[in-house]
Amino acid sequence: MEYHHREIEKKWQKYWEDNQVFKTDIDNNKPKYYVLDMFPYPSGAGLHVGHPLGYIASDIFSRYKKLKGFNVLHPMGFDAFGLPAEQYAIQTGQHPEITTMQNIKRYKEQLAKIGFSFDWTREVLTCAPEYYKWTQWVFLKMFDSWYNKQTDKAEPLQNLISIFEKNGNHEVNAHHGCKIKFSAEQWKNFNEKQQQEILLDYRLAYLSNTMVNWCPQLGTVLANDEVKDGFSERGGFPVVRKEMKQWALRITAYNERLLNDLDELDWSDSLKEVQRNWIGKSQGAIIDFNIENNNNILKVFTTRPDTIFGVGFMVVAPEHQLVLEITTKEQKEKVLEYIEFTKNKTERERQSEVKNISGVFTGAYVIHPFSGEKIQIWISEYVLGGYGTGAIMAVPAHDSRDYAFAKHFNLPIKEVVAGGDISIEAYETKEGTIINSDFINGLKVKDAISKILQKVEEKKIGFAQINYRLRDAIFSRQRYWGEPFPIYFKDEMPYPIDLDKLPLELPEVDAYLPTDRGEPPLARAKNWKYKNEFHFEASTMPGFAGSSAYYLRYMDPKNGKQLVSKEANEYWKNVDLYIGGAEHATGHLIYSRFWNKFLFDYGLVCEKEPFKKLINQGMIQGVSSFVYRINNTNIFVSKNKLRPDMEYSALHVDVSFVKNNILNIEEFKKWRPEFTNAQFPVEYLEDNENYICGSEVEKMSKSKYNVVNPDELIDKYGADTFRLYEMFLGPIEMHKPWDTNGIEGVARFIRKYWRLFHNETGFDISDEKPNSKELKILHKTIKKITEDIEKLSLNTSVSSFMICVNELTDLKCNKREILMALNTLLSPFAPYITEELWHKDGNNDSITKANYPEFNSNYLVENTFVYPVSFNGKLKFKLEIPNEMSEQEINKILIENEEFIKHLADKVTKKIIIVKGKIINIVI
RNA sequence: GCCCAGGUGGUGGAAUUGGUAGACACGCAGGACUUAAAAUCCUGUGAUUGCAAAAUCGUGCGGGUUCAAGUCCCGCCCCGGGUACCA
Repeated sequence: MEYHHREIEKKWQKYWEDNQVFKTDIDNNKPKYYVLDMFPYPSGAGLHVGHPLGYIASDIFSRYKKLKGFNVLHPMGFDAFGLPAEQYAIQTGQHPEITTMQNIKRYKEQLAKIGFSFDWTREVLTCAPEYYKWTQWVFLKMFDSWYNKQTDKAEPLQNLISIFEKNGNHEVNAHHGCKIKFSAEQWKNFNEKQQQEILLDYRLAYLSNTMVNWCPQLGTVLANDEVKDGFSERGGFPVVRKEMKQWALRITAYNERLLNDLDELDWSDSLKEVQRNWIGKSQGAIIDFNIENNNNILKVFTTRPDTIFGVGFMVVAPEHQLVLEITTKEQKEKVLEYIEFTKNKTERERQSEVKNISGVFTGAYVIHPFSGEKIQIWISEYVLGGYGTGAIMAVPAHDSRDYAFAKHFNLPIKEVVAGGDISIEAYETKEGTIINSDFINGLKVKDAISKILQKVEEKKIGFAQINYRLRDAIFSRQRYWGEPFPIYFKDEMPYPIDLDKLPLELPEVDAYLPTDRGEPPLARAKNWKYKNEFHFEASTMPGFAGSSAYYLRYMDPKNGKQLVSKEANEYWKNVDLYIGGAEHATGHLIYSRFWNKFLFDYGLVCEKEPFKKLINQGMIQGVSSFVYRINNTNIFVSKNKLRPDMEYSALHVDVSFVKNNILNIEEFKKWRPEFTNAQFPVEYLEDNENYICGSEVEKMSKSKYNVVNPDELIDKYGADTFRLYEMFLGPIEMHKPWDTNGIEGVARFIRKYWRLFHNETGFDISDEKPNSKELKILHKTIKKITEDIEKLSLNTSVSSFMICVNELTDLKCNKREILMALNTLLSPFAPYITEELWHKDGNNDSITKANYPEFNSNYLVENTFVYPVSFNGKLKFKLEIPNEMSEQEINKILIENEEFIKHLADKVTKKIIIVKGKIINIVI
């Protein structure tokens, strides 16, 4: 009897929906478990085979936990604001909401087929006003907060104002950007605007001047992504760096907590490492250098104060505020030219320029604080204005970038730490003895650092300083399709709108473009004013705004009064298992942690971290196919007939009509009008008259025609096969190219599984007691599957199921006790076929309500072990030995063994290594 | 450039974390069943040499540690992701 996936899958989809099988509520009698997938962005291309990889894994885990007796929260929703929909809106004039909703509908249809156990009653969309109300609400909360370093948490701004009124800001220990000191008296005498300006320097959501990629022709700010080599990707217009007032979130107030709390997370070490590097804590010192013939002081940040006697020159960022002032007349022209040269480069470009070393001498000098030497001041792109003090003391002997710079410009290289060979390269290691360094000679690096720190503090020319690479998060986007800021302006100062006016809805505009004056699209909105008087902020929030706290909203998605109720939050707490791409390592994952900590400070959430355990899924890449067309003709040449003298171009061809690299020529001709008359001369085909395409592994994308859509596969093979195959492809964390070829093997497994439960006429399983062989197969499988699921090694579980079914088929086992246990075990992986068999066996409820089969180790006990016997590490034969035997007994059996004597021949044993239960190795 | 991952048969991958390299599949070849096809089943399949028994080589490349290395250490090459406004 055949397995017909089409009817069976449709039937159970309907059953699950009609009976709300996946609906979840708070249940205090059961332990909770929260499984979350990273928020998908509903792209216009629909779901491709790469998307469900993580969802299938998390679904298997959710269903497994449910069988184990947990109350599992497994929601899904959409990160629905974003650039692609807006781009499409700009091109077509269609409101981005329309396309977004269409895309979401398509995604949901595709997801439904795969058989996920999502509780759709909890769905959230970031673009829905009832959702973004809470995004705006958190923003206002940040706007109304400051960071008190004393209590080490965010507090209401009102506390700070009370302190100002009492004592001014002299004793406030805050994370802030305020440059002035004032007394209580002065505070009271400031006018409202002055007070607001000061408060802005303390708020956790504040306005700041930042550099952006400005494209004058498009009248808008561009993402780095949209800029290619200094020109806009769209239109190819020049892009310049420009300073602009932008909202920012004071995430840097949390850098120490973001760093420390990583320790307790169950994330991969590499991911934690990425976050640590991103936060970039470095211990160092700020040291002042006097500038010759100038009253200014050049402050540098260095992590190696011990090398101060090795300073060869100073390097200042081209945008450093002192540059123009200190530059001498003779050098002015060159310096200005260089500033112009670096002005429009991105930071990334500037840092990557390692082969093309560039820089200019300013003509100015500093005086070395200890030796009194004159030292040249240079400017170079490799020093960034935004990090440290924007200036460094270059120690070429002990820093590779300084070394390369010194070599290039013939600047002095002075060794001050012994241990390397500075004629070849910089010696960066922090081990060695200090030399050529006056009063620190002979000290170890560590001691030299503290000695110098002590000296500079004595001389009042410096102090120890901890620096972080992490910067405050820029929170404005000059776009339409995002959350509006609940902010209006009065007298040029930002004010929050009243809380009862939330959400501030996105207004209609006549075009999704900036205004002629270069304001963001929202400035086009007609009559859009607060209290008919004050204009609103025209920027919108960035992508990460809506995705920073969505995991909380799933706990209580319909709550109109709170982001999340205390009851819901205290039950669901935080995410137990989070699955998503590693590309979010420094964006979303750090912002969410920050938002969560902010809410935690106010007691609005009960856990200080949002995601306890995290698994990064790898990307499924596409395999693109190419055809080769001789230039200026419509003649195509098969891959192996290409000759070096031919002038041809490789064109992407849709992978749907290429199989095993062989092109279906007829379908290709029908594909696009320009190929209708495509010619395939026999001499340019392979000898068997096939056309062979070239192939390459690339990112799966519409433009490369390499997108494999799950719908067709599910229609042909069924969702269970599709789910198993995605898991069977390999470890979830690894990147791999998609290849549909192997799916047959999994489809065969499903058919074979079905046959275990059926004879030619129908369902047929017996109540006969299983024998020890069958029990052993079952329990070996339960053990392996359980261990594999726990460590999310789902590819190996699929193999184990295959082995189990192969073995049971060989034994012709159709016993209920074995098969129905196996069926429950398989149900998280293949929910449809197992649900069908579960009901055929007479159960009336869903298999999701079944109990997970219990493992009994007694069935696996073995009395003997088969030892691999190797000579010098090379396997020669095997030897079965009872478990209870001692090493001496094993040794005795071994040396009397025929095979052993044969392999040893005339050689002498030097040593026999016996590792019990593992291996025997004979050294000869 | 910097940070993080990865590299094992023709292909996807496995290997209890230092202990039998290639499990499980795909593909391919041969065979059975069938009028035929599909489906199913059986056999073989890392490379080289050999009739065979077997031997040698073999986990990106070059070294090292060890009785034993895909796994640990040092150096290099290649590919992927991130690099702060794609999501």
